[in-house]
Amino acid sequence: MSQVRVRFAPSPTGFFHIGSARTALFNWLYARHTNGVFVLRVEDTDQARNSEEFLNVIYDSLTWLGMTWDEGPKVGGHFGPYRQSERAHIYKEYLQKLIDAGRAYEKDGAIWFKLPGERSEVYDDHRQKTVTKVANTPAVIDDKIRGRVERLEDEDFVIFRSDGNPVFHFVNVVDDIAMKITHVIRGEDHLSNTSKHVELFKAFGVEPPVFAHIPLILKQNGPGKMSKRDQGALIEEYQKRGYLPEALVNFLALLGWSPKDDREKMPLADIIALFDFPGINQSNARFDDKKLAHMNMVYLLELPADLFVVKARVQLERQQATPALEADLGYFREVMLLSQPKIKGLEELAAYTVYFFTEEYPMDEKVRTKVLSKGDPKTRLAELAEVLATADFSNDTLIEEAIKALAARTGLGFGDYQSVARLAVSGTNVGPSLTSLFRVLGRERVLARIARFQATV
RNA sequence: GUCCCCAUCGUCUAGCCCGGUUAGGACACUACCCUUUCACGGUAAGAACCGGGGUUCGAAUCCCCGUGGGGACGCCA
Repeated sequence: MSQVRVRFAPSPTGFFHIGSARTALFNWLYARHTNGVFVLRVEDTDQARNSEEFLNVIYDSLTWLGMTWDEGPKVGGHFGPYRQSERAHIYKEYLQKLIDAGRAYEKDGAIWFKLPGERSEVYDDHRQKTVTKVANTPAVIDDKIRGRVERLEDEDFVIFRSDGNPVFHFVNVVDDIAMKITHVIRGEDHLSNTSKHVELFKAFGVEPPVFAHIPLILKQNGPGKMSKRDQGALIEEYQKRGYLPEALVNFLALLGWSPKDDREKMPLADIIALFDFPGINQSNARFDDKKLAHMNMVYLLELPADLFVVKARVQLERQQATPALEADLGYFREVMLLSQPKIKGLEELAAYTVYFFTEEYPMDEKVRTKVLSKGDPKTRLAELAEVLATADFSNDTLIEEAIKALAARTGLGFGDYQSVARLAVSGTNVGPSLTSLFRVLGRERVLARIARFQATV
Protein backbone atom coordinates (compact mmCIF):
# COMPACT_ATOMS: atom_id res chain seq x y z
CA MET A 1 0.00 0.00 0.00
CA SER A 2 1.48 3.28 -1.07
CA GLN A 3 1.75 6.24 1.26
CA VAL A 4 -1.31 8.40 1.74
CA ARG A 5 -0.97 11.86 0.23
CA VAL A 6 -3.67 14.38 1.04
CA ARG A 7 -3.83 18.05 0.30
CA PHE A 8 -5.48 21.17 1.55
CA ALA A 9 -6.06 23.54 -1.33
CA PRO A 10 -7.32 26.93 -0.19
CA SER A 11 -7.67 29.91 -2.41
CA PRO A 12 -6.57 33.19 -0.86
CA THR A 13 -9.66 35.18 -1.76
CA GLY A 14 -10.84 36.05 1.72
CA PHE A 15 -10.08 35.51 5.36
CA PHE A 16 -9.57 31.97 6.55
CA HIS A 17 -12.81 30.65 7.92
CA ILE A 18 -13.85 27.89 10.20
CA GLY A 19 -15.16 25.57 7.49
CA SER A 20 -11.84 25.73 5.66
CA ALA A 21 -10.00 25.14 8.91
CA ARG A 22 -12.09 22.05 9.58
CA THR A 23 -11.42 20.72 6.07
CA ALA A 24 -7.71 21.35 6.58
CA LEU A 25 -7.88 19.64 9.96
CA PHE A 26 -9.55 16.50 8.63
CA ASN A 27 -6.90 16.22 5.92
CA TRP A 28 -4.13 16.85 8.39
CA LEU A 29 -5.52 14.34 10.90
CA TYR A 30 -5.85 11.71 8.22
CA ALA A 31 -2.29 12.31 7.07
CA ARG A 32 -0.98 12.03 10.61
CA HIS A 33 -3.15 8.99 11.31
CA THR A 34 -1.76 7.14 8.32
CA ASN A 35 1.79 8.49 8.51
CA GLY A 36 1.00 10.10 5.21
CA VAL A 37 1.90 13.42 3.65
CA PHE A 38 -0.07 16.63 4.11
CA VAL A 39 0.35 18.93 1.14
CA LEU A 40 -0.56 22.60 1.15
CA ARG A 41 -1.41 23.84 -2.31
CA VAL A 42 -2.48 27.38 -2.97
CA GLU A 43 -5.19 27.68 -5.58
CA ASP A 44 -4.58 31.21 -6.74
CA THR A 45 -5.62 31.06 -10.36
CA ASP A 46 -8.18 33.82 -10.05
CA GLN A 47 -5.77 36.71 -10.14
CA ALA A 48 -8.43 39.34 -9.75
CA ARG A 49 -9.51 38.06 -6.36
CA ASN A 50 -6.28 36.88 -4.79
CA SER A 51 -4.11 38.74 -2.36
CA GLU A 52 -0.86 38.18 -0.48
CA GLU A 53 -2.53 39.36 2.68
CA PHE A 54 -5.08 36.56 2.58
CA LEU A 55 -2.32 34.10 1.77
CA ASN A 56 -0.44 35.11 4.91
CA VAL A 57 -3.60 34.73 6.94
CA ILE A 58 -3.84 31.12 5.74
CA TYR A 59 -0.21 30.39 6.65
CA ASP A 60 -0.63 32.05 10.05
CA SER A 61 -3.86 30.33 10.90
CA LEU A 62 -2.65 26.86 9.92
CA THR A 63 0.51 27.37 11.90
CA TRP A 64 -1.38 28.71 14.89
CA LEU A 65 -3.63 25.66 14.88
CA GLY A 66 -0.59 23.40 14.68
CA MET A 67 -1.30 22.01 11.23
CA THR A 68 2.14 21.96 9.77
CA TRP A 69 2.40 20.95 6.15
CA ASP A 70 4.91 18.45 4.84
CA GLU A 71 4.97 19.88 1.34
CA GLY A 72 3.93 23.27 0.11
CA PRO A 73 4.92 26.91 0.02
CA LYS A 74 7.79 27.80 2.35
CA VAL A 75 8.75 24.17 2.99
CA GLY A 76 9.03 22.95 -0.60
CA GLY A 77 8.77 19.33 -1.76
CA HIS A 78 9.27 17.12 -4.80
CA PHE A 79 6.11 18.18 -6.59
CA GLY A 80 6.40 21.97 -6.50
CA PRO A 81 5.87 24.71 -7.09
CA TYR A 82 2.88 24.64 -4.76
CA ARG A 83 1.22 27.83 -5.86
CA GLN A 84 -0.91 27.36 -8.91
CA SER A 85 0.01 30.78 -10.20
CA GLU A 86 3.53 29.35 -10.69
CA ARG A 87 2.47 26.15 -12.42
CA ALA A 88 1.30 27.54 -15.77
CA HIS A 89 3.77 25.40 -17.75
CA ILE A 90 2.39 22.24 -16.17
CA TYR A 91 -1.18 23.19 -17.07
CA LYS A 92 -0.16 23.89 -20.68
CA GLU A 93 1.42 20.48 -20.84
CA TYR A 94 -1.70 18.74 -19.57
CA LEU A 95 -3.91 20.83 -21.84
CA GLN A 96 -1.89 19.61 -24.80
CA LYS A 97 -2.65 16.03 -23.78
CA LEU A 98 -6.37 16.78 -23.94
CA ILE A 99 -6.02 18.56 -27.28
CA ASP A 100 -4.04 15.65 -28.68
CA ALA A 101 -6.74 13.29 -27.51
CA GLY A 102 -9.43 15.46 -29.10
CA ARG A 103 -10.95 16.27 -25.72
CA ALA A 104 -10.57 20.04 -25.76
CA TYR A 105 -11.69 22.77 -28.12
CA GLU A 106 -11.83 26.52 -28.37
CA LYS A 107 -15.02 28.55 -28.30
CA ASP A 108 -15.58 32.24 -27.59
CA GLY A 109 -11.87 32.63 -26.83
CA ALA A 110 -11.99 30.08 -24.01
CA ILE A 111 -10.96 26.45 -24.04
CA TRP A 112 -13.63 23.89 -23.28
CA PHE A 113 -13.45 20.31 -22.11
CA LYS A 114 -15.25 17.96 -24.47
CA LEU A 115 -17.42 15.30 -22.91
CA PRO A 116 -17.97 12.03 -24.77
CA GLY A 117 -21.39 11.51 -26.42
CA GLU A 118 -23.95 12.84 -28.88
CA ARG A 119 -24.79 16.55 -28.66
CA SER A 120 -28.14 18.32 -28.84
CA GLU A 121 -29.44 21.83 -28.23
CA VAL A 122 -31.87 22.21 -25.34
CA TYR A 123 -33.51 25.26 -23.80
CA ASP A 124 -32.82 25.50 -20.05
CA ASP A 125 -35.74 27.19 -18.27
CA HIS A 126 -33.88 27.90 -15.11
CA ARG A 127 -30.90 29.56 -16.73
CA GLN A 128 -33.09 30.93 -19.52
CA LYS A 129 -30.80 30.06 -22.37
CA THR A 130 -30.12 27.37 -24.91
CA VAL A 131 -27.41 24.93 -23.90
CA THR A 132 -25.67 22.03 -25.60
CA LYS A 133 -26.41 18.77 -23.86
CA VAL A 134 -24.19 15.72 -24.23
CA ALA A 135 -25.56 12.20 -24.04
CA ASN A 136 -22.92 11.07 -21.59
CA THR A 137 -23.10 8.24 -19.06
CA PRO A 138 -23.13 9.14 -15.37
CA ALA A 139 -19.84 9.45 -13.55
CA VAL A 140 -19.48 7.11 -10.61
CA ILE A 141 -17.98 8.51 -7.45
CA ASP A 142 -16.95 5.94 -4.90
CA ASP A 143 -17.01 8.15 -1.82
CA LYS A 144 -15.57 7.00 1.49
CA ILE A 145 -18.26 8.85 3.41
CA ARG A 146 -21.23 8.93 1.04
CA GLY A 147 -20.83 5.55 -0.54
CA ARG A 148 -21.46 5.16 -4.26
CA VAL A 149 -22.74 8.35 -5.85
CA GLU A 150 -23.71 8.69 -9.49
CA ARG A 151 -23.97 12.02 -11.19
CA LEU A 152 -24.40 12.84 -14.83
CA GLU A 153 -22.16 15.46 -16.37
CA ASP A 154 -23.88 16.46 -19.58
CA GLU A 155 -22.48 19.83 -20.60
CA ASP A 156 -19.01 20.71 -21.77
CA PHE A 157 -17.30 23.16 -19.44
CA VAL A 158 -14.57 25.77 -19.62
CA ILE A 159 -11.10 24.72 -18.54
CA PHE A 160 -9.15 27.79 -19.68
CA ARG A 161 -10.65 31.26 -19.48
CA SER A 162 -10.39 33.62 -22.40
CA ASP A 163 -7.75 35.52 -20.40
CA GLY A 164 -5.56 32.43 -20.67
CA ASN A 165 -5.85 31.32 -17.06
CA PRO A 166 -6.97 27.78 -16.25
CA VAL A 167 -10.03 27.29 -14.08
CA PHE A 168 -10.46 25.43 -10.82
CA HIS A 169 -11.79 22.10 -12.13
CA PHE A 170 -8.86 21.71 -14.47
CA VAL A 171 -6.02 22.75 -12.17
CA ASN A 172 -7.49 20.84 -9.30
CA VAL A 173 -7.44 17.59 -11.22
CA VAL A 174 -4.12 18.22 -12.93
CA ASP A 175 -2.42 19.01 -9.65
CA ASP A 176 -3.97 16.04 -7.90
CA ILE A 177 -2.50 13.89 -10.66
CA ALA A 178 0.85 15.68 -10.75
CA MET A 179 1.20 15.72 -6.98
CA LYS A 180 0.15 12.08 -6.71
CA ILE A 181 -2.70 12.84 -4.32
CA THR A 182 -4.27 9.61 -3.08
CA HIS A 183 -7.22 10.95 -1.06
CA VAL A 184 -9.32 14.03 -1.68
CA ILE A 185 -11.02 15.10 1.55
CA ARG A 186 -13.15 18.18 1.03
CA GLY A 187 -16.49 19.74 1.83
CA GLU A 188 -19.69 18.26 0.54
CA ASP A 189 -20.30 21.40 -1.48
CA HIS A 190 -17.76 19.92 -3.89
CA LEU A 191 -19.67 16.69 -4.37
CA SER A 192 -21.52 18.08 -7.37
CA ASN A 193 -18.23 19.20 -8.88
CA THR A 194 -16.75 15.79 -8.51
CA SER A 195 -18.45 14.41 -11.59
CA LYS A 196 -16.56 17.02 -13.63
CA HIS A 197 -13.36 15.95 -11.96
CA VAL A 198 -14.02 12.28 -12.57
CA GLU A 199 -14.59 13.03 -16.27
CA LEU A 200 -11.23 14.83 -16.39
CA PHE A 201 -9.44 11.98 -14.65
CA LYS A 202 -10.95 9.61 -17.20
CA ALA A 203 -9.87 11.84 -20.06
CA PHE A 204 -6.31 11.81 -18.73
CA GLY A 205 -6.50 8.06 -18.36
CA VAL A 206 -5.79 8.27 -14.66
CA GLU A 207 -7.58 6.41 -11.87
CA PRO A 208 -9.24 9.06 -9.63
CA PRO A 209 -8.11 9.36 -6.02
CA VAL A 210 -10.28 8.21 -3.14
CA PHE A 211 -12.91 10.85 -2.48
CA ALA A 212 -14.28 11.71 0.95
CA HIS A 213 -16.85 14.48 1.05
CA ILE A 214 -17.27 15.72 4.58
CA PRO A 215 -20.42 17.37 5.92
CA LEU A 216 -20.64 21.14 6.03
CA ILE A 217 -20.75 23.46 9.01
CA LEU A 218 -24.03 25.32 9.15
CA LYS A 219 -24.36 28.80 10.57
CA GLN A 220 -25.43 29.02 14.17
CA ASN A 221 -28.54 31.06 13.49
CA GLY A 222 -30.58 31.08 10.35
CA PRO A 223 -30.41 28.93 7.26
CA GLY A 224 -27.47 27.85 5.17
CA LYS A 225 -23.84 26.97 5.52
CA MET A 226 -21.41 29.07 7.47
CA SER A 227 -19.85 31.79 5.40
CA LYS A 228 -17.07 34.27 5.93
CA ARG A 229 -19.50 36.96 6.93
CA ASP A 230 -21.07 35.01 9.78
CA GLN A 231 -20.42 35.78 13.41
CA GLY A 232 -17.58 33.64 14.70
CA ALA A 233 -16.58 32.38 11.26
CA LEU A 234 -13.03 33.67 11.10
CA ILE A 235 -10.10 31.79 12.62
CA GLU A 236 -8.20 35.03 13.02
CA GLU A 237 -10.89 36.23 15.39
CA TYR A 238 -10.35 33.35 17.80
CA GLN A 239 -6.65 33.98 17.70
CA LYS A 240 -7.22 37.62 18.58
CA ARG A 241 -9.60 36.74 21.36
CA GLY A 242 -7.03 34.49 22.99
CA TYR A 243 -8.74 31.17 22.36
CA LEU A 244 -6.41 28.24 22.87
CA PRO A 245 -5.67 26.58 19.53
CA GLU A 246 -5.77 23.11 21.12
CA ALA A 247 -9.32 23.82 22.27
CA LEU A 248 -10.40 25.04 18.85
CA VAL A 249 -8.85 22.00 17.18
CA ASN A 250 -10.55 19.66 19.63
CA PHE A 251 -13.89 21.40 19.06
CA LEU A 252 -13.48 21.36 15.28
CA ALA A 253 -12.55 17.69 15.25
CA LEU A 254 -15.83 16.94 17.00
CA LEU A 255 -17.85 18.83 14.41
CA GLY A 256 -18.59 16.01 12.01
CA TRP A 257 -16.40 13.38 13.58
CA SER A 258 -16.69 11.41 16.77
CA PRO A 259 -14.50 8.86 18.54
CA LYS A 260 -17.67 6.79 19.03
CA ASP A 261 -17.40 6.80 22.78
CA ASP A 262 -18.35 9.54 25.21
CA ARG A 263 -15.04 11.35 25.17
CA GLU A 264 -15.01 14.97 24.08
CA LYS A 265 -11.94 16.67 25.44
CA MET A 266 -9.13 14.49 24.25
CA PRO A 267 -5.42 14.88 23.60
CA LEU A 268 -4.45 15.48 20.00
CA ALA A 269 -2.48 12.24 19.96
CA ASP A 270 -5.68 10.33 20.75
CA ILE A 271 -7.62 12.16 18.07
CA ILE A 272 -4.93 11.30 15.54
CA ALA A 273 -4.90 7.67 16.64
CA LEU A 274 -8.67 7.31 16.28
CA PHE A 275 -9.40 9.57 13.32
CA ASP A 276 -10.62 7.68 10.28
CA PHE A 277 -13.41 7.77 7.69
CA PRO A 278 -15.84 5.48 9.52
CA GLY A 279 -15.98 8.03 12.33
CA ILE A 280 -17.02 10.88 10.05
CA ASN A 281 -20.69 11.78 9.97
CA GLN A 282 -22.81 12.22 6.90
CA SER A 283 -24.99 15.04 8.11
CA ASN A 284 -24.18 18.71 8.41
CA ALA A 285 -23.33 20.16 11.80
CA ARG A 286 -24.46 23.45 13.23
CA PHE A 287 -21.80 25.63 14.77
CA ASP A 288 -22.21 26.27 18.51
CA ASP A 289 -20.10 29.03 20.04
CA LYS A 290 -21.16 28.12 23.59
CA LYS A 291 -19.77 24.64 23.25
CA LEU A 292 -16.55 26.04 21.83
CA ALA A 293 -16.29 28.50 24.73
CA HIS A 294 -16.78 25.64 27.15
CA MET A 295 -14.06 23.57 25.49
CA ASN A 296 -11.77 26.57 25.69
CA MET A 297 -12.46 26.95 29.42
CA VAL A 298 -11.69 23.29 30.07
CA TYR A 299 -8.33 23.66 28.34
CA LEU A 300 -7.63 26.94 30.12
CA LEU A 301 -8.25 25.37 33.52
CA GLU A 302 -5.70 22.67 32.83
CA LEU A 303 -3.00 24.97 31.54
CA PRO A 304 0.22 24.82 33.62
CA ALA A 305 0.78 28.01 35.62
CA ASP A 306 3.82 29.25 33.72
CA LEU A 307 2.15 28.76 30.38
CA PHE A 308 -1.02 30.42 31.55
CA VAL A 309 0.89 33.50 32.66
CA VAL A 310 2.67 33.72 29.31
CA LYS A 311 -0.56 33.42 27.37
CA ALA A 312 -2.29 35.88 29.67
CA ARG A 313 0.46 38.40 29.02
CA VAL A 314 0.23 37.95 25.26
CA GLN A 315 -3.51 38.49 25.41
CA LEU A 316 -3.22 41.61 27.58
CA GLU A 317 -0.63 42.98 25.20
CA ARG A 318 -3.03 42.39 22.36
CA GLN A 319 -5.72 44.28 24.24
CA GLN A 320 -3.24 46.96 25.25
CA ALA A 321 -4.05 46.66 28.94
CA THR A 322 -1.33 49.12 29.82
CA PRO A 323 -1.37 49.26 33.63
CA ALA A 324 -1.26 45.47 33.88
CA LEU A 325 1.69 45.29 31.49
CA GLU A 326 3.63 47.86 33.47
CA ALA A 327 3.16 46.05 36.75
CA ASP A 328 5.86 44.09 38.53
CA LEU A 329 6.19 40.64 36.93
CA GLY A 330 5.83 38.70 40.16
CA TYR A 331 2.72 40.67 41.04
CA PHE A 332 1.35 40.20 37.52
CA ARG A 333 1.85 36.47 37.80
CA GLU A 334 0.09 36.29 41.14
CA VAL A 335 -2.94 38.19 39.88
CA MET A 336 -3.18 36.04 36.75
CA LEU A 337 -2.99 32.77 38.65
CA LEU A 338 -5.67 33.99 41.01
CA SER A 339 -7.87 34.58 37.96
CA GLN A 340 -7.10 31.42 36.01
CA PRO A 341 -9.72 29.21 37.69
CA LYS A 342 -12.33 31.93 37.47
CA ILE A 343 -12.50 32.91 33.84
CA LYS A 344 -13.84 31.20 30.74
CA GLY A 345 -11.51 32.87 28.27
CA LEU A 346 -8.31 34.91 28.22
CA GLU A 347 -10.17 37.83 26.68
CA GLU A 348 -11.99 38.35 29.99
CA LEU A 349 -8.74 38.89 31.86
CA ALA A 350 -8.25 42.59 31.18
CA ALA A 351 -11.60 43.60 32.62
CA TYR A 352 -11.52 40.92 35.29
CA THR A 353 -8.23 42.09 36.77
CA VAL A 354 -8.32 45.82 36.06
CA TYR A 355 -8.57 46.94 39.72
CA PHE A 356 -5.36 45.09 40.60
CA PHE A 357 -3.38 47.41 38.41
CA THR A 358 -4.90 50.85 38.73
CA GLU A 359 -6.70 53.08 41.17
CA GLU A 360 -8.87 54.27 38.29
CA TYR A 361 -10.96 51.12 38.24
CA PRO A 362 -14.64 51.41 37.34
CA MET A 363 -17.37 51.27 39.99
CA ASP A 364 -20.36 49.11 39.11
CA GLU A 365 -23.21 51.43 40.06
CA LYS A 366 -25.86 48.73 40.08
CA VAL A 367 -23.87 46.63 42.47
CA ARG A 368 -23.06 49.68 44.57
CA THR A 369 -26.70 50.60 44.99
CA LYS A 370 -27.60 47.05 45.89
CA VAL A 371 -24.82 46.60 48.41
CA LEU A 372 -25.39 49.93 50.08
CA SER A 373 -29.10 49.26 50.47
CA LYS A 374 -28.62 46.29 52.75
CA GLY A 375 -27.67 46.22 56.43
CA ASP A 376 -25.30 48.84 57.74
CA PRO A 377 -22.42 48.88 55.26
CA LYS A 378 -20.79 52.03 56.64
CA THR A 379 -20.40 50.54 60.08
CA ARG A 380 -19.17 47.21 58.67
CA LEU A 381 -16.54 49.00 56.65
CA ALA A 382 -15.37 51.01 59.64
CA GLU A 383 -15.07 47.89 61.75
CA LEU A 384 -13.21 46.07 59.03
CA ALA A 385 -10.79 48.95 58.43
CA GLU A 386 -9.90 48.96 62.07
CA VAL A 387 -9.16 45.24 62.10
CA LEU A 388 -7.23 45.31 58.85
CA ALA A 389 -5.03 48.11 60.13
CA THR A 390 -3.32 45.63 62.43
CA ALA A 391 -4.07 42.26 60.84
CA ASP A 392 -1.31 40.02 59.52
CA PHE A 393 -1.43 40.15 55.70
CA SER A 394 1.20 37.50 55.10
CA ASN A 395 -1.23 34.79 54.11
CA ASP A 396 -4.90 34.21 53.29
CA THR A 397 -5.63 32.19 56.38
CA LEU A 398 -4.47 34.90 58.76
CA ILE A 399 -6.58 37.53 57.04
CA GLU A 400 -9.53 35.18 57.09
CA GLU A 401 -9.07 34.51 60.80
CA ALA A 402 -8.96 38.23 61.54
CA ILE A 403 -12.20 38.87 59.69
CA LYS A 404 -13.90 35.85 61.22
CA ALA A 405 -12.85 37.00 64.67
CA LEU A 406 -14.40 40.38 63.94
CA ALA A 407 -17.60 38.75 62.72
CA ALA A 408 -17.74 36.63 65.85
CA ARG A 409 -17.44 39.77 68.01
CA THR A 410 -20.24 41.55 66.22
CA GLY A 411 -22.40 38.44 65.92
CA LEU A 412 -22.41 38.63 62.13
CA GLY A 413 -21.07 36.47 59.28
CA PHE A 414 -18.12 36.76 56.97
CA GLY A 415 -20.55 37.58 54.19
CA ASP A 416 -21.74 40.73 55.93
CA TYR A 417 -18.27 42.17 55.55
CA GLN A 418 -17.45 40.69 52.23
CA SER A 419 -19.89 42.36 49.86
CA VAL A 420 -19.17 45.92 50.93
CA ALA A 421 -15.44 45.34 51.29
CA ARG A 422 -15.21 43.78 47.86
CA LEU A 423 -17.15 46.64 46.36
CA ALA A 424 -14.91 49.20 48.07
CA VAL A 425 -11.62 47.69 46.92
CA SER A 426 -12.62 46.39 43.47
CA GLY A 427 -15.76 48.23 42.38
CA THR A 428 -17.54 45.00 41.59
CA ASN A 429 -19.12 41.91 43.09
CA VAL A 430 -17.11 39.33 41.18
CA GLY A 431 -13.53 38.23 41.59
CA PRO A 432 -11.19 35.94 43.49
CA SER A 433 -11.72 35.22 47.19
CA LEU A 434 -11.73 38.34 49.33
CA THR A 435 -8.77 37.24 51.41
CA SER A 436 -6.60 36.66 48.35
CA LEU A 437 -7.74 39.98 47.05
CA PHE A 438 -6.61 41.73 50.25
CA ARG A 439 -3.33 39.88 50.48
CA VAL A 440 -2.34 40.57 46.88
CA LEU A 441 -3.42 44.21 46.97
CA GLY A 442 -1.65 44.72 50.30
CA ARG A 443 -2.75 46.50 53.45
CA GLU A 444 -1.88 49.98 52.34
CA ARG A 445 -3.93 49.94 49.17
CA VAL A 446 -6.82 48.11 50.77
CA LEU A 447 -7.09 50.68 53.57
CA ALA A 448 -6.68 53.59 51.18
CA ARG A 449 -9.44 52.27 48.92
CA ILE A 450 -11.75 51.66 51.85
CA ALA A 451 -11.15 55.18 53.13
CA ARG A 452 -11.77 56.66 49.71
CA PHE A 453 -14.95 54.65 49.37
CA GLN A 454 -16.16 55.68 52.83
CA ALA A 455 -15.90 59.28 51.78
CA THR A 456 -18.43 58.68 49.00
CA VAL A 457 -21.20 57.15 51.08
C1' G B 1 -36.69 24.35 -11.88
C1' U B 2 -32.92 20.14 -12.54
C1' C B 3 -29.35 17.08 -10.24
C1' C B 4 -26.80 15.38 -5.75
C1' C B 5 -26.37 14.68 -0.33
C1' C B 6 -28.61 14.30 4.47
C1' A B 7 -32.45 13.33 8.63
C1' U B 8 -31.86 10.76 17.01
C1' C B 9 -33.06 15.96 22.71
C1' G B 10 -32.78 23.45 21.29
C1' U B 11 -27.30 22.19 19.62
C1' C B 12 -23.00 18.52 18.92
C1' U B 13 -23.52 13.40 19.05
C1' A B 14 -23.59 7.52 20.74
C1' G B 15 -26.71 3.63 19.20
C1' C B 16 -28.01 1.98 12.88
C1' C B 17 -23.82 -1.69 9.20
C1' C B 18 -25.10 -7.03 12.22
C1' G B 19 -33.52 -5.38 14.18
C1' G B 20 -35.01 -6.85 20.84
C1' U B 21 -31.50 -0.40 24.91
C1' U B 22 -35.24 2.42 31.00
C1' A B 23 -32.48 5.49 23.46
C1' G B 24 -26.45 7.02 26.49
C1' G B 25 -23.01 11.38 26.85
C1' A B 26 -21.71 16.64 26.23
C1' C B 27 -23.14 22.00 25.52
C1' A B 28 -27.24 25.13 26.70
C1' C B 29 -31.48 25.74 30.07
C1' U B 30 -33.84 24.84 35.24
C1' A B 31 -33.57 23.41 40.45
C1' C B 32 -30.77 22.00 44.54
C1' C B 33 -25.88 21.12 46.99
C1' C B 34 -20.91 23.08 47.80
C1' U B 35 -19.39 28.13 48.94
C1' U B 36 -16.64 34.06 51.31
C1' U B 37 -18.85 37.10 45.93
C1' C B 38 -18.41 35.27 41.01
C1' A B 39 -16.97 31.03 38.78
C1' C B 40 -15.45 25.76 39.00
C1' G B 41 -17.37 21.27 40.78
C1' G B 42 -21.44 17.82 42.37
C1' U B 43 -26.60 15.96 42.18
C1' A B 44 -31.25 16.05 39.90
C1' A B 45 -34.95 17.40 36.30
C1' G B 46 -36.91 18.52 31.66
C1' A B 47 -35.65 17.50 26.53
C1' A B 48 -35.17 13.41 20.65
C1' C B 49 -35.74 8.58 17.05
C1' C B 50 -39.53 14.04 10.87
C1' G B 51 -44.34 11.71 8.79
C1' G B 52 -46.69 7.59 6.27
C1' G B 53 -46.47 2.83 4.34
C1' G B 54 -43.91 -1.95 3.96
C1' U B 55 -40.78 -6.32 5.77
C1' U B 56 -40.81 -8.76 10.66
C1' C B 57 -43.11 -12.04 16.44
C1' G B 58 -40.49 -7.34 17.04
C1' A B 59 -38.07 -1.31 13.49
C1' A B 60 -34.33 4.48 15.82
C1' U B 61 -31.97 0.37 13.24
C1' C B 62 -33.78 -2.80 6.78
C1' C B 63 -36.91 -1.08 2.13
C1' C B 64 -40.24 2.53 -0.42
C1' C B 65 -42.82 7.17 -0.70
C1' G B 66 -43.62 11.91 1.23
C1' U B 67 -41.84 16.09 3.96
C1' G B 68 -37.99 18.94 5.77
C1' G B 69 -32.85 20.64 5.71
C1' G B 70 -28.32 21.31 2.90
C1' G B 71 -25.42 21.68 -1.52
C1' A B 72 -24.41 22.34 -6.82
C1' C B 73 -26.10 24.21 -11.36
C1' G B 74 -20.05 30.74 -13.29
C1' C B 75 -14.84 32.18 -18.41
C1' C B 76 -15.35 31.83 -8.75
C1' A B 77 -12.82 28.31 -5.91
